[in-house]
Amino acid sequence: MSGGVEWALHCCVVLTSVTEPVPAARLAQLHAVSPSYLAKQLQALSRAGLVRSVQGNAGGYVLTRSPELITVLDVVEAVDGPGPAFSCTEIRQRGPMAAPPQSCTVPCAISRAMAGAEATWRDALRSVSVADLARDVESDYGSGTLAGISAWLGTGGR
Amino acid sequence: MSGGVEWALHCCVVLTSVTEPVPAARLAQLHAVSPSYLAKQLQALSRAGLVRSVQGNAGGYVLTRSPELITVLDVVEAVDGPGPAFSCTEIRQRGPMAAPPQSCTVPCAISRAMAGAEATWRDALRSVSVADLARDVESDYGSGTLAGISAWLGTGGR
DNA sequence: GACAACTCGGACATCTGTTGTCCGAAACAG
DNA sequence: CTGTTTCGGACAACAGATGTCCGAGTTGTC
Repeated sequence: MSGGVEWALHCCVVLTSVTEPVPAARLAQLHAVSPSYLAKQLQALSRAGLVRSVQGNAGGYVLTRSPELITVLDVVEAVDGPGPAFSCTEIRQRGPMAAPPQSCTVPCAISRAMAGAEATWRDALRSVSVADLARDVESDYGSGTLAGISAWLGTGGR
Repeated sequence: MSGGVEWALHCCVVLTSVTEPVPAARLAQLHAVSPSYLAKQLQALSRAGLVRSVQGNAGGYVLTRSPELITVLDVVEAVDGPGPAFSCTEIRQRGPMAAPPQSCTVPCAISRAMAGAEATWRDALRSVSVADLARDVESDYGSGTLAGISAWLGTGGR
């Protein structure tokens, strides 16, 4: 699992509380991470259509839709790629005791088990929205936390 | 996700049907994969205590316990490592707006969401045993499939 | 009891994917 | 129109996975 997923999720939560575009460099400052690498993750979010990038003098990133409509799975797939983590090599069709192709109309039992597990994983991530995360943050660190971060981002909290 | 997991699972299913030790080289022949690399995966299974290795002239690998008691999760953790795929970097405690340590007694919301999803994934893998996989194989390719493979392994099916 | 053959086990290269960095293209504000 | 600020994709460095090899140990045989 790519470590950039964590950064992207934190950025999405932060972007919940702002209405003005926020540059990638500012987000990197806030989290004390590499600005160049964070930019790459934000590009992935932009490509996936989760955030909208505006260029120019007062540019930056903004969420494209309501945080309620952005799931954690969306972010994970945008950054880590949509493909399943487990890929079946179909080794049942190889070797001296290979299964005949006409018997391989459905995925093999091992592939089914792994795919089923990944499906539950995806369902769990799909059931949590970025808005839920933001709500939990407020609950964990006190109401007004995100408002404070938003203020820091807007003003020159350098 | 390591691709060797697939190999290890296939080997465990095959080992279901044998009582004599099977060398790694023979298993590699059966699946038409690299013998040296498969040996590494089997070593991991041995280290985890899922299979027992016997050396010497008629040596090889055997399951240490009934296939009913070996879950898919056991194999995945043995080969891929037990650690969670997502590791929280605690970036909430970094940067100018860092959360105070006394507020960080519990994992952050993002970490909780990811951990919960992984927990469901693990539960799904834990609910499937190697015996279940063997049963599915018999159901998919006809009863007696594993017996045929066992015979090929035992006799010099070269 | 000694020998020989066969097996596993860990140490050694190679290679793809992630991590990290940089500069050019585009766009907004003045 | 120009300068500044921003994103976007192309370019290296590193790590883990992939693949390979030979030595230590054990078993069966003579």
